[in-house]
Amino acid sequence: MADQKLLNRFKEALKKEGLKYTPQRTAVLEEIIKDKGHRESEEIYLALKKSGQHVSRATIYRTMDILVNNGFARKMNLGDGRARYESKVNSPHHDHLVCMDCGLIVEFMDQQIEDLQDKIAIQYNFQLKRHIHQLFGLCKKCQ
Amino acid sequence: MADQKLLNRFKEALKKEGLKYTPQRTAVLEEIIKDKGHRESEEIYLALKKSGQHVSRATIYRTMDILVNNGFARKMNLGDGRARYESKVNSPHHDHLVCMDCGLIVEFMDQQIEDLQDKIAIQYNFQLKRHIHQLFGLCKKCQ
DNA sequence: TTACAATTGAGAATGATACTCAATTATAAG
DNA sequence: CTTATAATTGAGTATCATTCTCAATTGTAA
Repeated sequence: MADQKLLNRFKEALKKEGLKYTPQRTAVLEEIIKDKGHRESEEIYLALKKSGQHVSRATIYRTMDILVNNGFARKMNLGDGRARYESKVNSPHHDHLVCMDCGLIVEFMDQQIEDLQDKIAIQYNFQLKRHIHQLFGLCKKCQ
Repeated sequence: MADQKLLNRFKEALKKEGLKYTPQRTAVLEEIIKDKGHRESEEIYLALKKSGQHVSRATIYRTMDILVNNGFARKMNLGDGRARYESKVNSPHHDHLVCMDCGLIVEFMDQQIEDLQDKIAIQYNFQLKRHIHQLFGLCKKCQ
């Protein structure tokens, strides 16, 4: 279960936006942080259902938006038409390697690339907000 | 209009896959290479319509798949649910800076980043096939 | 405890893209 | 230049993830 500190942080974030602290929202937050994976909405829905909590699909989507906008989760798109979500709690910044065959997702982080990105943004007069960096290929097992 | 060399290359690619060389497919190819932009399917459809060619939406999608699979075009996804297509003919590899406000797309290419990507793939035992690298922010005018 | 705005769930709506199928057409062989 | 045939096309329909709608329910601040 999420620690009290995190729940308070969540409560604060909700209050700041005039949103209510509901059992459904808390359930989604707890489900997101308990798993280290990159899951799609339906998987989160089913995981909650399995654990006995009923939270509707609509509420999952609505809550994920809140979590993403407040830094509790990250939304990613792998080009297959379904969004994936991952916890951002206790998880430093990283990008992804994706196996095109088995779907394996590996996280990586390279400070040199991060720095080069900043340099490029400056060069083109862009004020950088975020980036997407995904490397697609075949993992060791699938080659 | 596309030069003969390119049309022959296209013809070859179609033949290689047992596909026919049709006026609609040629029209889509010519429309893609005449424009340097990053357009969505509907824009290509309307551009063709405007130029007097009627090619159905279904055929645009089907032809874009062929063009992408044969290296004549590249498909990109900016996270807004609509695919964008750009010509790959006479266009060296590059990635994109995207303005979150006005939608401006700027191309960039950094050999150091390319090399670092290869290094990361090796490090994680991935055989790299392609990558997506998009920097989102505000362009000079939108800051 | 009350009052009320926010939330929820179920199902309908949306929108990009893929599919279906009858009519048409490119192409290879004769 | 025909013919035969498999591929293609267009129009509309289907699909699927996500968003919206709205009546019933529920936090929350006083």
